[in-house]
Amino acid sequence: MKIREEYTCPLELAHDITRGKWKPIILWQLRLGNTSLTNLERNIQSINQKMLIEQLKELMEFGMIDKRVFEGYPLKVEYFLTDRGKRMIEAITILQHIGIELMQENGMEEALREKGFIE
Amino acid sequence: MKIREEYTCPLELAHDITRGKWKPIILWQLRLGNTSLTNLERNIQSINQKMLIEQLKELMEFGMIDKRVFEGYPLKVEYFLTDRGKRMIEAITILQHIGIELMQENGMEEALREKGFIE
DNA sequence: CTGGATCCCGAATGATACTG
DNA sequence: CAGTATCATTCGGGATCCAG
Repeated sequence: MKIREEYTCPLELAHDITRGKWKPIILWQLRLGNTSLTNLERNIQSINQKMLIEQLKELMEFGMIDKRVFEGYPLKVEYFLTDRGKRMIEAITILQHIGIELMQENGMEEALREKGFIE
Repeated sequence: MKIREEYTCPLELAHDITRGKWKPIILWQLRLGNTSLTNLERNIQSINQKMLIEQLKELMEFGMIDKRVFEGYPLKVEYFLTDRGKRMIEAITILQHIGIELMQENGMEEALREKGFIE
């Protein structure tokens, strides 16, 4: 993840941090509470474990999420949003609305209906 | 700008559209009202005209901004936010707050003060 | 064996420099 | 100031490793 050195506004720093292909959807999946790697992998279309771990690590570096590692067997790790991550969710919620609107405009209502985003 | 075909949520579509290095800051600069290309170029650190035009075109394709071309001399073009772009600004405002917070945590208050973001 | 994590590498994409 | 070449970064596949 590349962070620029020259910037006009702090928003660019926040943007650099959340700019990857998978970061917003990962945060979004975490909005409902703690969850495991496997769970995330199941719930995010087309992602693979490697990508997931990479992105989670980067999100952790900037305090958007955190993880809890449980001792003993079976091995268990849970990821969850920090307060900052929760504030990020507010921004992502707006993206969600805009995305739905864009899809409706482009005749993709069918896809939206299938996944239960409308109706 | 690459738009994925497989997605879990509409938010990913909105994210794909605003993911470029320059898009959020361009929208942000437009938040205060109509402005010209030259003005944008002046107000955004390290951007060049080519990038700017490219990004503006893409933002226009997805209805985030629009432009108005004035007839006659001198030649004049103004860019401005659409309603969708204005909703996007709400998300970017959250990024701005998070960015300021991140910079404060990392001892970059000086930079913030210089540009008038704090104090 | 299972779940989590790392490494390497080629391909795709994005950003900037160059050039006429 | 548009088109193209170049350089940098991100993404994805697959092998591999570690610990219980």
